[in-house]
Amino acid sequence: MALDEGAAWTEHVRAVLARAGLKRGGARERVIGLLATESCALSAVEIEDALRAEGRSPGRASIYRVLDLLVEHGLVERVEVGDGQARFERQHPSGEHHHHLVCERCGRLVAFDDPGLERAIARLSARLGMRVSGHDILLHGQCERCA
Amino acid sequence: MALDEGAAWTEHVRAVLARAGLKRGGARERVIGLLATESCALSAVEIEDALRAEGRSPGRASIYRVLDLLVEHGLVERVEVGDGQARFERQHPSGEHHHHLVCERCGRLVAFDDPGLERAIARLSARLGMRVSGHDILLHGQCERCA
DNA sequence: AGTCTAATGAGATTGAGTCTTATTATTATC
DNA sequence: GATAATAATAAGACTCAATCTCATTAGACT
Repeated sequence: MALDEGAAWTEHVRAVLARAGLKRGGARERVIGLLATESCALSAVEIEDALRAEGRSPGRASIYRVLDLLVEHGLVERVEVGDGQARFERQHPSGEHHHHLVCERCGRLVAFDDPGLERAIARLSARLGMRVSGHDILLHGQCERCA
Repeated sequence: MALDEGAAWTEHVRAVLARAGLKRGGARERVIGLLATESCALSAVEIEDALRAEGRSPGRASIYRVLDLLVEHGLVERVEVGDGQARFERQHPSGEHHHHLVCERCGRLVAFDDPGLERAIARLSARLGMRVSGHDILLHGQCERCA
């Protein structure tokens, strides 16, 4: 269930940040709370709007600061779709990650994962002889609804 | 040689645009001429600066217009590294493409291609059952110089 | 040459994201 | 529970790539 996942994630986030010796704060709690309920990628602007709709939006700077912090600690993944704004999405504590397809028609983001792709990248890293620490993969195409 | 490649590409670009029934223009010629000499990805701002250094920079709007046009016709590839500005790079007429690794230290872009990766994506597309028309792959790591 | 239309230039405008600085809240310590 | 040290926040000015507008210029065809 999304609710349980969100709750588990929230707990994990609190634990990681506490372990890092950080204090708590209202803006952070609100951003974390929102990300916990939404499993799809939100942009900073969407986060600001959503929180303002609740009548309690933190300053813009705080939102970006919180998001940067969460990304640094591997708690949130930054997803760039090429539309000029970054989006942010909860990341599983397990470290397992997924990628996205952007629908060329409706713009929807569809998540997927693929062990074969991960293997191909691992082999590629070895072949290149460069230290590869991460990868972003974005597919373009049509989602089930639009196809 | 880069020079020959650039010349061949320029010729190809002219042919494609002429076939599309487009007129020629100074701004376009200058942007194409610059991209022909540079094989690595240039941002619009870098293009503007480079052309201004020659004392003949087109207006900013023209540069973006030309780049959009070239991307639409598959003559130039848009590369997004996540630093908030798009970069543009000649694309081979053959259609074969490559991907990039961004060095986390020096920011350099290193190009590579990998048939295994392409195969993995083809298999993935089939498995997903969605129409996949393209993909962007970006690796993060350290280039040979920095490693 | 004349006409139609694409191409261009200059600058205003947008909008995501960053920076600055004063203020507030949290945690540890006494 | 008061205090001190410092992290967190708010508000808004600011940056800068990218877009938009619209008047002007210049290709290509007759």
